[in-house]
Amino acid sequence: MSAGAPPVPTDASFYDRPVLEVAPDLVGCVLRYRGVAGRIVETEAYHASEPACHAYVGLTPRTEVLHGPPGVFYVYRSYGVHALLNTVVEPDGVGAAVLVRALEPLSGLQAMRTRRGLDRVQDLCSGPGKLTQALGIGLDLNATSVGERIEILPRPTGAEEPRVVTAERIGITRAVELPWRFCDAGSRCVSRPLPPAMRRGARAAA
DNA sequence: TAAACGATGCCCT
DNA sequence: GGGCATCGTTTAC
Repeated sequence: MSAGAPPVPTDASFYDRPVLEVAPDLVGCVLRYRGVAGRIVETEAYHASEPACHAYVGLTPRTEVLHGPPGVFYVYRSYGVHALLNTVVEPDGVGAAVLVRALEPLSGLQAMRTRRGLDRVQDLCSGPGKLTQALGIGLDLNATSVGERIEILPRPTGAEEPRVVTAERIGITRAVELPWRFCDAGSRCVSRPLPPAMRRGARAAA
């Protein structure tokens, strides 16, 4: 890409950057798979240098993709039940990824409701395991490239810019102090509520 | 071969 | 707001 141009998530070079740049940049982008789409409202950064990251312990068969080139999806099973969706970032071999934690449903709502067995929009994709279920994303999509089957599209032109706030990551027991969670403060679809001070100005309506 | 541990979600109070 | 189900992956013996 040319110098000075804003990075776009349809470009492979978008992911060949520091994870702390890519993770907030993904907030507001659109994730689409088989006609079902949602706006990314929450991400988390993981890096091999800190113990909460799967790459921290080194290369295992399960984390092979995580140690590979950027711009590839790393999908793994959590708690024996849920599929969690990550995008590998940083140069080949570093072992860093962005976890997509929550979406705001945009299209294909009926398919999402059917897969989730729920009606409420704010419950469809408000969690890393929920969104993969809602979109029908399974472990078979591990190691596929961005744009190959799952697409990540730039923030729609003219759309309101997301107000990205940082917070501590969710559901981990190590390196809990790192503020590597990135949320759109204006969205009701985040996986866990933000502190009131961060929601100021948001269109509330609980 | 066996045991422990989760980047969670759901149902209960 | 808190506790528990669930089972693949990892690590230990």
